[in-house]
Amino acid sequence: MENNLNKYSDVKNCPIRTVLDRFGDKWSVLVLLILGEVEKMRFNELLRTMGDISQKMLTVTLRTLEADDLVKRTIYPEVPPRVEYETTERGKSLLKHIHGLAGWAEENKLAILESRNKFKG
Amino acid sequence: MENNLNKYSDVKNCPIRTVLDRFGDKWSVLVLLILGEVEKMRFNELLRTMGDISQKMLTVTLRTLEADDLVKRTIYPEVPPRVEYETTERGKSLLKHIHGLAGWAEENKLAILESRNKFKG
DNA sequence: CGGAATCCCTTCAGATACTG
DNA sequence: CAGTATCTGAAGGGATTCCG
Repeated sequence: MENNLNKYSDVKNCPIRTVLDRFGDKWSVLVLLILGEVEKMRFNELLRTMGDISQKMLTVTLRTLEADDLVKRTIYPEVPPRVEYETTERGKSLLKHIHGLAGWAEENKLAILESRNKFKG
Repeated sequence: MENNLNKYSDVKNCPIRTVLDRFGDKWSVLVLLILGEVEKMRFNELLRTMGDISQKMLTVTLRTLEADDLVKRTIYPEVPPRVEYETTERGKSLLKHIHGLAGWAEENKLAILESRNKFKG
């Protein structure tokens, strides 16, 4: 029983610390969810869809997702330039689990906000 | 189709921003996973199991999880004091989805680290 | 034992200005 | 259009000390 816990104690190899921590930033999950609902989307479309993300953070977020091969970036050498983003197969496989989480978040949102308000610890 | 995206554009009501962002910190998911594998665990046990978390951050993390009613805290008025933590029903329902994510992270860890290394953007 | 309080450093993230 | 570069404030998180 204690053995199951070892993977979380092994700091250097823990999958949560090495993989999931990357999506624990402010924007990655949101970008993945949005790209999961469209075929492709351009940079400024994403910017407008999210509303409250800065240009810089969208760039950083997309580059990180691209590095992990969760999002694919395609540059069309036109004038003006056009760049489109879409999810990769790996990204789609991750999205299945994220949708589970997102659904849970929606279902439990009100109850959680209520608990949060009541809690005066 | 564009309608599906509205919930992500509605900054104030977006379930990702209001609920999931709380678990996007460095430790919450890990604490939940560990508590999900035992019945109860004491403060210092958690500290030792995780290995690289500070006392302060474990306290902060547990309080946040408690406020959202994902973890229950029980104080036994003994000397020396004993405090035990366990997952609530709501915490268990969240854990089902987190296990999906954790499994994905384990399965894809090596491939992702490889992608990350190859990426020189 | 299980914290709380303080200090301090690092990282995150926004604003602004500039570019191919 | 889709970025990059730089600056700066805010937040996250660690180390240390003290307490019931």
